[in-house]
Amino acid sequence: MLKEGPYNPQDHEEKIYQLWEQGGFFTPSIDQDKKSYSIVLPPPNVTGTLHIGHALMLAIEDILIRYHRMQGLRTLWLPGTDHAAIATQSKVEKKIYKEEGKSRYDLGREDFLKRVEKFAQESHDTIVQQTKRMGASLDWSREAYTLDEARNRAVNMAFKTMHDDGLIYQGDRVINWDPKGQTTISDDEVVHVEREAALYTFKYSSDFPFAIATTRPETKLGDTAVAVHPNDERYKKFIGQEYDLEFCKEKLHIKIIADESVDPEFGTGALGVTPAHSHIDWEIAQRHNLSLKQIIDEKTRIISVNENLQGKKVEEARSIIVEWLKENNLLIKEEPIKQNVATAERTGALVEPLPKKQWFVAVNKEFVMKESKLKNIKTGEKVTLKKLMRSVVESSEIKIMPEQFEKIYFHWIDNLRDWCISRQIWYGHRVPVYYKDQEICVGAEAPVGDGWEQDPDTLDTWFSSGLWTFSTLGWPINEVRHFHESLVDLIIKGEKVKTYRFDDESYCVGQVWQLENSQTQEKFGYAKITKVSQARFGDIGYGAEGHEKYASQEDMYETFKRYYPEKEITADSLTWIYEFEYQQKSDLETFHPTDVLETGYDILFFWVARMILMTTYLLGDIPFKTVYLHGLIRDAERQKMSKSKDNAVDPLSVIDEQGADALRMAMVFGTGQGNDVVMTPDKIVAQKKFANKIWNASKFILNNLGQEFKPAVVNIDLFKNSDDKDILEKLAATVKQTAINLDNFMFHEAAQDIYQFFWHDLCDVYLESVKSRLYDEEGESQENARQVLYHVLLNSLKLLHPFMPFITEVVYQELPYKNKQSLIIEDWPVNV
RNA sequence: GUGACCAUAGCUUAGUGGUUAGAGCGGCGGCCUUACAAGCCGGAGGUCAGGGGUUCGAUUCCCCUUGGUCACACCA
Repeated sequence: MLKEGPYNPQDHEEKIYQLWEQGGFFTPSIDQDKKSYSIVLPPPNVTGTLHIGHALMLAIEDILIRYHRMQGLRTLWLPGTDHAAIATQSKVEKKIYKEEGKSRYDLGREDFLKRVEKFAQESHDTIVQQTKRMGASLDWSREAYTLDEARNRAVNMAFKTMHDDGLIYQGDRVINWDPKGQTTISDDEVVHVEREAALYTFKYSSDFPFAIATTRPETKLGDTAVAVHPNDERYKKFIGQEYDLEFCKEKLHIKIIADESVDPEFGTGALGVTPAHSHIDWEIAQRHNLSLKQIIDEKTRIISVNENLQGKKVEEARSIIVEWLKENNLLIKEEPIKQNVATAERTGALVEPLPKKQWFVAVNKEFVMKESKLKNIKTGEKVTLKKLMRSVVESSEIKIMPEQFEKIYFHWIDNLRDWCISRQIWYGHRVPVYYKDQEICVGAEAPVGDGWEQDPDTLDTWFSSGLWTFSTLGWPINEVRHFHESLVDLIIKGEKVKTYRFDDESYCVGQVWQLENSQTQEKFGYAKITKVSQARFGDIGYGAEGHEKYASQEDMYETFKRYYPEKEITADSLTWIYEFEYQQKSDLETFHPTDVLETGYDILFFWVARMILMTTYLLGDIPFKTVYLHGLIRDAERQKMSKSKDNAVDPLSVIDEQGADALRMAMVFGTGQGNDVVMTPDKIVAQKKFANKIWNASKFILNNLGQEFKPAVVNIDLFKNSDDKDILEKLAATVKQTAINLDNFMFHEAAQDIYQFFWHDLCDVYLESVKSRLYDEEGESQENARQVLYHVLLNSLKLLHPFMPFITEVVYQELPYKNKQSLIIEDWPVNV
């Protein structure tokens, strides 16, 4: 019986989620005959809590997942979280500084990382709880983290493979330096901000023939040339000349060069070239073989022989130099100018271009494609990463929606430069490179022998995110022989890498082994590590409870000491026991390529493009078939919702007050494909009312079915009454249209159709017209009305379930005859 | 600078080469009718930004103008 009174989501949502979880409905069946459907969740950053944007993502993806699950596909929605390297680190740095006044250097690498990990773990737990509140039907048994052991193996394998192919190289170049974060950042992490600046026109010295213009006089200490346009009549006669002069006590050697990139119209038409502190100047310097002189350090302090300048911050140095120019009558003009300055996306600091040795991914370098499943790329063909990225979208192997983003994607690829992947931060995947004297070794594990030191840098967070669709599905898969013996050879790509013993702690959850019969050499399946949960000391068995993912060695050791204080043991005497799950096909084979990648358009380049790069290169395959990009959430004034603007709607408080169903429905209702989503309180209230409508109508129908009601097959031809016929026709049309809309990502259309059908066609018209037959009549007319009501209600619940999973499930559980244990696994209606 | 997108009711918007352009919220009038006042019934409200073109027919396709949003590139 449905309770009297209005629908109260809080009475039901938690229980219903438990019902689904305990039923195991989120984990796809192992029925190999069924087609699969998979989505990997864009992993939220472990920087705190879920925001409204995540809620939108969860709503859309859960709609897709529930729809396809009800269609009977092997449906996997794989959850995870992102370590978000620089974002998480800087968050924790700020917190520690605020609370304890300490920097990460005060704590040291190891202690600091422990603090970050603790914070990340807490964020993770919060995020998982919040995700569940949204009703997200994610397969938690496959949960992953971008920085866990399994993902680390994938990262190292990817790095090594790319390095072996010459696609990852160490380069000495001018990079984007974030002085606040004290790290390099990639071009994509640079945000240009417009601001007022002063353009100074001046001469280096009185014996230099002409003036140059700059907004940054302090960098002129590092000038090694002056560039002019080759056709500029004013300067033609100076080209090729060299000058030795003194600028602010700094000795400069300036060569006059001609370069096409100089705009004769700007400033004086002469550009002071500072190769060490400007990307463009660095490129000019490369073309003209100019020397490089670094005059700014990592703390943005000046390096100079001039004592007045040495160690000064750049801004201070600038005013000192401007003063000096004035005093020496060298300053010709100072004018205000609008300038776009580069800032770091995460920290907001002004980016300082600096020369540095870093690791790069070469996007224009040719290599031989090893194994291609791609349409327009053949195995053995010479390609570049750029070409791969372009090819799969051009061939429509990957479809980007809305379509306009394909153009934006191509535009980005065309302007793409080599990707700087090393970072000087501590939280992240350590660059898998080891140094010893002059030797360098690239590999997943430290080379044998003493004295090797690992590169202190970590990798760009997007490097690991780029592997997400397949690193979560067990890649790389290890081949293994003699699996039943305790010694196993690990063979990767036909090469014996290592012999493992079962007590080797290198195993981790998620690792997949290919199984082979040692006699027949027949490959018969896969074993996936599902648990590293037990340890044994010598002959004493010990099972740890509650360590579902990992049991750390320290945990085991501590617990053991508590239980067996009399034993003399060390942490090293632990034996690890692993649990495996047997699979005929690996997850990778079953679920990859994934079907849809759904995310915000703001990370098209950061993430989507990188996933395409990594997957086409490493697997020779696409990561997903369709990219569906959703918009930003805006408030009633169309302002972007963000914490800093303080206009953000907290999804959790909405769920508390109005229910998850109302929130989900409000996000898709009235929002065109890929458009920004306007969230206003009244929109959510409207959907809360709709949930209540469903509640009341269901109550009415269920209360009027009568004691002996048994659902019969409902066929429209069996009904003579025009009301019956009419509602059944409308239902059939809605069923048909909903499938079309959902197949085409038209969530708003689908939602509105069902809303219209349920509220206005069913409740306002049919329910009202049928009342007299239910109350006053008997026999066929009444029975028909009951059959139609039940039929329409059941199918409406099914149609509504992807959008409003909780209330529909609550009602379904009250139906007198259930086809399935739960609505979540009901058959999607076809031809009703 | 290069490019993309948008403009529909008071607000938020959906949709379409073809009858009368839909919806939610708001507003107006009337209803406590045994599922629901978080409801029901009934009105009102639109030159589909402006102009031109293609067409038998344009809100829809093309061009221009205006206004807005965004991406990329940048001036040293």
